[in-house]
Amino acid sequence: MKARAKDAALPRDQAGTFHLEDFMPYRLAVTSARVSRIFMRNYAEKFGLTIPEWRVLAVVGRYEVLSPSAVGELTAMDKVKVSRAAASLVGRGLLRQSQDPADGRGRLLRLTRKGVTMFGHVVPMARGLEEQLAEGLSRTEWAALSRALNKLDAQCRALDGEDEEAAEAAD
Amino acid sequence: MKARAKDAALPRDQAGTFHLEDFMPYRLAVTSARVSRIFMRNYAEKFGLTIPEWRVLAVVGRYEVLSPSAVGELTAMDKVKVSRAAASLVGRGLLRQSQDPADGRGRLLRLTRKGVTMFGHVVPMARGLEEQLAEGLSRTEWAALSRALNKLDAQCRALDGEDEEAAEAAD
DNA sequence: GGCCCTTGCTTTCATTCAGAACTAACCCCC
DNA sequence: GGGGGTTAGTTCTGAATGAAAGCAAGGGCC
Repeated sequence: MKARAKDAALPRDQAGTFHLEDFMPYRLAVTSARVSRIFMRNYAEKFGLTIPEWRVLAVVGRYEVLSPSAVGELTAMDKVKVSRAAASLVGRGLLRQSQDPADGRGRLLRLTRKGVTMFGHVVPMARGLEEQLAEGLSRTEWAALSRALNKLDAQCRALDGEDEEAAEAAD
Repeated sequence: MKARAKDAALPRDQAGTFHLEDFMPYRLAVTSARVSRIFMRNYAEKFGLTIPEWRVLAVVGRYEVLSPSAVGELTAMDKVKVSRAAASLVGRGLLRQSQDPADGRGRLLRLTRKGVTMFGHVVPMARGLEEQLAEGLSRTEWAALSRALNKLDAQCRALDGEDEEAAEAAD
């Protein structure tokens, strides 16, 4: 696989100094996709779980009882995704969905026995994957990545906020 | 908690200490999605470019002439995505696609005048967005993020490699 | 109580996407 | 110079996605 056109041309002067491979949004997207891909191969595929399903399982497993909206907040998924993932899990006997006695609109999600078992199997494997990933970095670097992601995330939320204000002002 | 302790292969309290919000694959996915979202609002929406289109524009703008496969390597997109993005850009008069005289199968992509203009507009705005993102982090933290992503990416590729070998061995 | 607006969730629909099949052209080797 | 196998790109198909509509049920307000 030799690069022909690729190395034949030299960068354009001004704007040409832009390097996609150093562009943070691009790098985040690529690495995140790669990680997700590996995750999917190890879990999704092995246990028949999609990522949204795994997320629902993870938080319901942790909190025992949750409303779909709470799941949405905890997993950063919109309600449509939660609804679909929950329906699928219910269909496979991993999740039980009941009416919220305190609110006729609300639902309550909890794991079935089978779901608890699945949870018990999947969590250690998730930890294992994380360890495998962490092997490529020193402890310090891993911690730095964690902190940097926090800050970047916070910055995104701040920028989102500004955008919304701007949108409101435009109305 | 009325479940018989026996049927849970792994006790729930142990697995229950799993916090999705600290799980690196999850955090990467969330932050990456947030960044992409902002990027889309600023560029895609403003210039009518999707992210694949922007990537193609970015690398063709940089190298002047590229084959679709080279674009694929440079942008980490599969050939299907490249093909669609290129078709769309051609349709809007931003990109020109011609036969590679040296290889009848190959195509050559280059920007039209209009495409160059678009490139010139979009690159500075991309830089601006990156600066906005970087404002939330110190210079050191940003650099650490960059290094950590590199290593994580490398680790992913290493793990991918292992998987492939395992798959081959299984055949 | 009855009206209306809001909330919680599901369903629908139109788009996007990844993987597999397909076409065309090249290369190697006989 | 004509198969057999490979490579470059495009097209097709089934699944995933997100936005918006739909559907109940709650909570003021008169």
